[in-house]
Amino acid sequence: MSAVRKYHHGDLRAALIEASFDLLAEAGLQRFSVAAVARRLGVSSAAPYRHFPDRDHLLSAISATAARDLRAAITAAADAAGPDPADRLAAVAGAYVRYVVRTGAGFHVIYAADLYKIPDDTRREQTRALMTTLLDLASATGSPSYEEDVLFVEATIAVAHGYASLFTDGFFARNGGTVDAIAVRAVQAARALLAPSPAGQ
Amino acid sequence: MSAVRKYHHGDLRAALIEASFDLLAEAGLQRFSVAAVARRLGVSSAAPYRHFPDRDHLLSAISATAARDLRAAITAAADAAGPDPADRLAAVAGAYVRYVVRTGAGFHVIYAADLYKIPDDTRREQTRALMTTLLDLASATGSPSYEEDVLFVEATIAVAHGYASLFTDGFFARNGGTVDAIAVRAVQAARALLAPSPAGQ
DNA sequence: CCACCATGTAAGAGGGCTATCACTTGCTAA
DNA sequence: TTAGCAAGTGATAGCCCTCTTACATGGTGG
Repeated sequence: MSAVRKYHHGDLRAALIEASFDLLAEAGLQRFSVAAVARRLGVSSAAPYRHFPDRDHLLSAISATAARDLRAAITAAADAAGPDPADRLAAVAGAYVRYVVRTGAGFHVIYAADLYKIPDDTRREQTRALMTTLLDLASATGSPSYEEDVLFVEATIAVAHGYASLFTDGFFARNGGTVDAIAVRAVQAARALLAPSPAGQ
Repeated sequence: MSAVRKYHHGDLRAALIEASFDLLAEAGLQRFSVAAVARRLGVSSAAPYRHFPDRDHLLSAISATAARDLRAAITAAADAAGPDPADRLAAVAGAYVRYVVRTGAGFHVIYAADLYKIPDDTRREQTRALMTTLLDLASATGSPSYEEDVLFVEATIAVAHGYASLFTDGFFARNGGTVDAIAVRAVQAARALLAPSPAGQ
């Protein structure tokens, strides 16, 4: 029952997913490999295949976990942002930036094109729940239609993903930008997006 | 002198860069490889190494070309946008989205972290010129300081890069979003960013 | 108690990529 | 005309990756 076992790991499946986030945060999706995750855990490179039939199924599980955790982070950030619906939606951008910088698993991982082929009910459920949460936050701003909600969500995620990508690419490294500073800027930008005509309504 | 030569290619160096953009647009930086570019041109996998000492030097040349072309596209878009400085800066987002979707070479390629190691005066000059152009467009909006210009540029690029990334990741595929539609949304979002308090000034 | 089975390992096939090396081709300058 | 050089080629070493196969281990239910 100890956390570290000799031969039988205990819960290698969960450990693989967790280690995958570390690898993604450090090396990015570009250098992600099943072998590297196994190496990081000190198990053989064949071990992961006892839990996932192939690389894409591991990525699918990572996507599901990321969608669940990101959704939790977003919900928490929105609640911490106060009652104003626009503030709550803008807070999503901050939560997104922090989550992506910490885990390396943004929308490019969660909604990776290759995953559509893979039937994984857990992932589909989690990604759908994430999107529903986002749309609910958008809807609360009093937008006139579902289509408008979608546009709000897209814009918020776009600005957040842009800031997160530029950060992980080292674009702000020279200017001494910290994660927190970038997250704040992302929130401010998202907030500005949601106030196109503050004089009107 | 014909465009297609048998043994000696004519200008393989330029052809490699051009083919690299096609590959980047189709497969992304993730699946980019020197071997694949050579294959695409029908030359041996050793041929590129006659023109670039290694993979990173090819990527550096790609970065330089992308910076030059993106800068041209941005300048043209700004000029087409009319006299309003905010409109001109917002137009950058549209040009960026279109360029990245067409070539696959956005800021993640132009300012890729690994390239800092490589001394390539052409690239450094082109990337600096690109940044200067962006900062000039930001400065023209009447922002109070250089630091503010930087923030405007970052925000504009972030939203554009976010939209472009989501598009190339296939995120809009389901909603039937075309490049043009996404580019327009990116411009609208960027424009909204630049009008935080239209009542004030 | 012990047989079974989930879960690990070692070894390796098969494939792609980077980069090098010796060799070949053919343009060009003297 | 021809020597020399720039720019190709084929072959290959070396690396890492994905995934498979046969075998090892040890927890657990009967």
